[in-house]
Amino acid sequence: HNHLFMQQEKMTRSLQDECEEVCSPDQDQDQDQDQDQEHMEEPRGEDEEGEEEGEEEDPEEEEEDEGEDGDERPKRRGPKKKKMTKARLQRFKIRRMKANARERNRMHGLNDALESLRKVVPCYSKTQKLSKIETLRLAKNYIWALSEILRSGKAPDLMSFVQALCKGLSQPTTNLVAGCLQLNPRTFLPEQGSELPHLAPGPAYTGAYSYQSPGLTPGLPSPPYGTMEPPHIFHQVKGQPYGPLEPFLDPGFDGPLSPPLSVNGNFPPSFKHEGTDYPYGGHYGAVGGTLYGPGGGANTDTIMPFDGHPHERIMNVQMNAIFHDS
DNA sequence: TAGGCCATCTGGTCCT
DNA sequence: AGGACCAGATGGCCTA
Repeated sequence: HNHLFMQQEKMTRSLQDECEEVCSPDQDQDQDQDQDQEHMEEPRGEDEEGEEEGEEEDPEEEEEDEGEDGDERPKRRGPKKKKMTKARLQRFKIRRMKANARERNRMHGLNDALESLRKVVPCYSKTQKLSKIETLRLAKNYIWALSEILRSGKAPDLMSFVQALCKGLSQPTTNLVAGCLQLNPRTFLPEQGSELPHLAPGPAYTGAYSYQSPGLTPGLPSPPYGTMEPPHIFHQVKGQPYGPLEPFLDPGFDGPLSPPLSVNGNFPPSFKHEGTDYPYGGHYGAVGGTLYGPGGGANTDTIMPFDGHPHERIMNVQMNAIFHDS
């Protein structure tokens, strides 16, 4: 990509140089002479150029513009089409290339931002990057899950938390998230078409597979899906019914695994939970490496903790605090 | 080979 | 007027 980029930059530069030659004052006169020599159609929308350079209108077009000769032909609407001289064509190309370069930069910026988002959502793998759409979905789920925690002030059990994170995500992404969180997805996601998981009491739960905004589900309260309006962010007061994530906040449910969860899925070494010694060292690998589905899935060895940024470590601490303080 | 994902180009529209 | 933003089109790469 770098090579390609360099090539494009080079082309842009050389074309710009060419243009400077073409557009120099004395060249402009040549350009008017060119007009009769070589006519090309200017791409649409390129109608206003040339006027300031004193180029004359194409007589044919003037005729068309007037249209007062009783001709039944409907007057053509929209910008007049101008003929392209060589110089115009060159300038058009330059403009196009400049616009392309800007657009490329813009997209690179967007991708950079997406990459930083990838690093702060709950799982990050250098080798198995989340797609753009999955990154956005996971981020949305993550924000909502965290806001639920803040709203309720209670720590969720791990399984339901993961369920919430995986809502609407593809199978590979679910694998990745599960890998990060040291869970086999089979333990918290139902088979397609099967019953909802036993840990999901209450009518509000909508299941974990099909991507559906619970806010649009009839009879359900509106969790913060869909919009970012304040009522969605702070949408409920204590004592009122919970949304679809109610099971994840259900204090009665004691999931089989509830180690202190950190944002990046890094558990402290030798964490003890209910007498169980979890082998959470600095690296993953507790669940056999491969998750979800027969013969396939994410290799948890490839999943990297994101420990590079200070704010992530702070988040880590905060999340650990949340899961400890229950 | 089909489908998913991605980068890039392009023209249109809106904004400053 | 020029730049930002957007969506459609296209082609490449990868994987099941």
